[in-house]
Amino acid sequence: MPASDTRAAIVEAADRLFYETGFASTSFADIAAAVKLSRGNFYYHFKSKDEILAAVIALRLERTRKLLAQWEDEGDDAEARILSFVGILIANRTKIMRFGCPVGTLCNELAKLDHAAGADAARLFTLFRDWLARQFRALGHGEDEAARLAMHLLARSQGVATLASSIGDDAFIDAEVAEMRSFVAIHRCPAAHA
Amino acid sequence: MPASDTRAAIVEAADRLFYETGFASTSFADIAAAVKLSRGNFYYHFKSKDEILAAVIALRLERTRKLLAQWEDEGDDAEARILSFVGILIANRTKIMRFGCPVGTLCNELAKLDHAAGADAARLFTLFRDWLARQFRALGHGEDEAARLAMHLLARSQGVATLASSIGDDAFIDAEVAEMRSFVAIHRCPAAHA
DNA sequence: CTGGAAATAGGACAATTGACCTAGGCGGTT
DNA sequence: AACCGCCTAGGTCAATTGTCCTATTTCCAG
Repeated sequence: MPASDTRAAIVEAADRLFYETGFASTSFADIAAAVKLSRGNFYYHFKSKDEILAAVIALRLERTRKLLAQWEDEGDDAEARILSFVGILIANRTKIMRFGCPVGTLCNELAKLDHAAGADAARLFTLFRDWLARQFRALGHGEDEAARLAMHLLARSQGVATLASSIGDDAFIDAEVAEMRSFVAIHRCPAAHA
Repeated sequence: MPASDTRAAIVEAADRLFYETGFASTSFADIAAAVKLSRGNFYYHFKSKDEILAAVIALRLERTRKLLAQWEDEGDDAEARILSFVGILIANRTKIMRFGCPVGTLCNELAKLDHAAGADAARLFTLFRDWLARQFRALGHGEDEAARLAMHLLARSQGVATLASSIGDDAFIDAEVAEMRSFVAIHRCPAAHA
């Protein structure tokens, strides 16, 4: 197997394990077992655990960018695009109820570890924030208001993910998503709200 | 020093360390150093790390109950009491911006570790939820609606805490708290919203 | 005082951690 | 066939983990 494939497989496995069991609690041995490689072999591809973390964050950033670009293409209008974002909670509900939001939980963990990569992980958030702000501006909102609405929607989805994984309640997610959708509908036209 | 005092000091230090550096990343040695006790001495008071965790959760549950009872006494009416809850985000803003919400981050971590105490930690959430629901009922809302509003407010405060610790932004917290306050005002009277 | 329980200190223990090295195998080029 | 560079396996290393034991000290009751 060419090195690039092995490397990709390692990052893929680390990505999943970091999400499902946390960064600190995932050991070299765990990732090695998941990829069915010897532990020592890791040193050839990654010199340290932090290097794997950086690769995982880079992967997530790249995928997030692609996802947002895809929504940009698919969505008929800005409102539909924003609803694509809200829809993640439904599409990923099973994993979210078990492990929370991949972005939020990673940022939380790195913040507590005082890890240098915490700032990079937070860029995952700002990616969503900036994208959402762009959509709200497309709906006619001013720059400041669009930024506020973006942060607000981001915060609400984070709250839903956290509570869903703590108090597992299916109906709760549905209810919150419904409210977020009507929130988007209300803010479709800037004139509609004071 | 009587055992009860030492025990309390240990739980106190563990409570702080679990919050600031996470449960998994906090070692026996860390807690021992914080309380200035020998590592070995711990075994006299706590037979395992899980036992310390259980004690920390019990302490937090007790303190939360007391806090809610206090708000119940102080608050002139149900609306003022709910606003006391919203005010935590302002009162604890410094720590929240660094370490997130103590409840949310602990629940997240325990969920990923698949730790048995996860259910106990989640009771911290249900404590707030049930209390908030009671307040909304006092405002005249029906049982289901009050429960929904409680979960909604809880989720929003969680979202604010997560984003605040990831993307440190002072103005964001203020803006979200202001919106939550007006949310409470709007729901003061059940007739006010459809 | 003094005896004994309560409390503490300091270390030992196996297991696991991240980090690191070296010997070898595989595949293609010459 | 001989070679060489990319890739891999397995093992070593010190440090740290949670757990556990045994001396020693502290303190109060008699």
